[in-house]
Amino acid sequence: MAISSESASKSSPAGRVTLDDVAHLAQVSPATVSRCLNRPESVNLEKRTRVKQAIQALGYVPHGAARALASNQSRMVGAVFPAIDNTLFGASLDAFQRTMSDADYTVIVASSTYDPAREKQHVRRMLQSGIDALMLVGLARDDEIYELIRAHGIPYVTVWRSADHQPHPAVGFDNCAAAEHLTDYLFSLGHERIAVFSGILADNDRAQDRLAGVRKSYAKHGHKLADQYLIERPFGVEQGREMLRLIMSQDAPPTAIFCGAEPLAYGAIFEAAAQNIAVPGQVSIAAFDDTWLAAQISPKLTTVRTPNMEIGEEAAKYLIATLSGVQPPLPRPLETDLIIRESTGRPPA
Amino acid sequence: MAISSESASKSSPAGRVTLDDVAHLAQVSPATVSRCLNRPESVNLEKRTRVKQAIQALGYVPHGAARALASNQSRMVGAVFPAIDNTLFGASLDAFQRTMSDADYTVIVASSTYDPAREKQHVRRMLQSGIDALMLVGLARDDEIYELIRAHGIPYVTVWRSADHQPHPAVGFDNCAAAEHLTDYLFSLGHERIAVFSGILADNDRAQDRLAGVRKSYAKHGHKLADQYLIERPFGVEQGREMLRLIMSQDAPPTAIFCGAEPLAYGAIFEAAAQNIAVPGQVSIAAFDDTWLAAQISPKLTTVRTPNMEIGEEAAKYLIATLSGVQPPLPRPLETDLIIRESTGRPPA
DNA sequence: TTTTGATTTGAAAGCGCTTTCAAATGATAA
DNA sequence: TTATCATTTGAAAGCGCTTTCAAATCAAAA
Repeated sequence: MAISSESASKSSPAGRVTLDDVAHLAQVSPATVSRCLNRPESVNLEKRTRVKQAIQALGYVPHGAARALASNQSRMVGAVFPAIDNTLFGASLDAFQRTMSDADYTVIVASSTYDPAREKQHVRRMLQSGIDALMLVGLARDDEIYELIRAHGIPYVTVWRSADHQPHPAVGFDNCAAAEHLTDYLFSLGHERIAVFSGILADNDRAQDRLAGVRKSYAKHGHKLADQYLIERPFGVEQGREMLRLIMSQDAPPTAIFCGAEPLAYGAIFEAAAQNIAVPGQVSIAAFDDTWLAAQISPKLTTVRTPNMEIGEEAAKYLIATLSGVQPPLPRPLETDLIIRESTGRPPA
Repeated sequence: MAISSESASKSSPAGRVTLDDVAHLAQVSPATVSRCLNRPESVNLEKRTRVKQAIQALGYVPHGAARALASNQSRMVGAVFPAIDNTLFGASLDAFQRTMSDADYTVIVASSTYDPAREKQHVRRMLQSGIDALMLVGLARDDEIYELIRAHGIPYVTVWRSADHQPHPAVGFDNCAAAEHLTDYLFSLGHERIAVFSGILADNDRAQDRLAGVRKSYAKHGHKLADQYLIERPFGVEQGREMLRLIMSQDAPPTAIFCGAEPLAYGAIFEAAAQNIAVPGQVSIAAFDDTWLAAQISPKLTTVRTPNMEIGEEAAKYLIATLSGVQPPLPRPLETDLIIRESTGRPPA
């Protein structure tokens, strides 16, 4: 029969400090406190300061779930990336998060590991969590996901791929054109046997776009990408090394390699060094992304600079604008730059 | 005077599908539907299936905020990292997120950019969002933050640093011992002039620990770290390059360099190559983290492997266990490994 | 058959806020 | 001074769920 001190007096309850407590202390109604939180300018200055002080004094922290329930918005936004453990998406996520944070939004993040099923699952969970908006990488996915999102009536944006005639708002760049441009450059150097190191193409529209760009350039120059010049592996340095071994041991090895992502190129360069294959003397190597390593490695990597941070930031801005009632113009495709460094040159004679 | 179709009939409301709708369709009470969601085994099989079908049929998605409000738990956890755009923390975040996701938790993430004020702000916001648990990097921070967290009564865990006699649960490793060990190794090679490239020490207890470890080793060998051998810069490759330039142009340049983080080491190695300084011939370089590049770069980097993914995973597991009522043992310090590669050797004669 | 205890169920009371609505107040014009 | 309108305020009704509590049901024991 221990005596519990549970039943605290009404005037100073033991548990959480509520908005009502603040109202009490400040001698105003709960409604007024709420207004101070949401539209301070609509409250008389004197009361506003009283409330502010009461909040300070009590160390009041608003209850997010209660606010979300009552107001039907959570100030949380979701972002699902294929991966978050690399510089590429990391930079984007970082910018996205920072921009959102500055606008007083909190971000929920998840990585799909390039698996559509996981992505759908994450979207589901985020929707349940009550996110106000959502960011997704790429456009190609089950329509069911888009319907789910629409059913919840929240704005969303896809990134990393621009979409001229697409049904979905997109912040990104033209992967196909950029890839075509890079391949054109390789052709202009005199290469005709250009191999492609690609990430897994299934469920990755960015990778597909890039491959399409290469093909377009090939066609333009009256050639065709030979099957044995296309290798597909998960993104990774080791995979890049393996691909180089594979491709260079062919009967007619390529004189240039187009890498769909930078880790593949690093692997290729490292492996080339290990095998004493001169880059670009014997084989040129070019890639996508312009990560910090590109300009440091030897030979310095020729690569397409993609606007990773800008994507995160612009996507966030677009969502924020939409959420605040402005209907922002669909973001224009972002710029990419072909940065020519040392890893590409004329084909061997 | 347009006729609005707003006032929908009760039986099929226009808006959101609620638990009550499901209850109606399944011919049970809302309470039963709720039980199906939370403790299905407590509901008669027949009704349970009826409810399940109704949920399917209506495409019902529970309202997270409402659940959170009523049940006082949100199934969301927070994680604040100093940065999320690099492989190091990225790997940790990824593992954390995956583990949490498997336990049906959603993760809110933010990066403090090594700024205590931002960190506090993020913690505040997350607490408001109603997180059930929190992960923080390192132990050293304003007590106010810890009090805030305690006031909310949620479990938390600090990471990246083990804490024997610390007042806070920690998942990490002994930075000091690992650094001491690495420095010992350098001494054992015959080095006596060992410089330290450190990240900014203020507000970074991991960096401080590592420096302490170096000092300990110095002392043990009867020497003392000279002031001009300690350089402090933000983490980054460019900074590493700059530091190398600085340190090697001194009157008595060091014969070995201890880098508190890998980007610094990469910068040093790249710059050494640019300046024709032999590594390890003229100067040995060693670092912390064992990121994917360490084994690829030339010379291959001698480095301390830190358990980045394990940290994320273990931290998540600890939190999950705590949340489910189990009081898990405080995690033991994780292991680090000194991985000796090519960038270290005997000092020049 | 009745009794007992365990299991399953529903009614109803919130969780902590926002927001509508009408009342009160203040400022301005008549 | 009174009438008019804009501004500030508070009372109260939810938001969509969980959870307590007591009633109903069921199975087993008497």
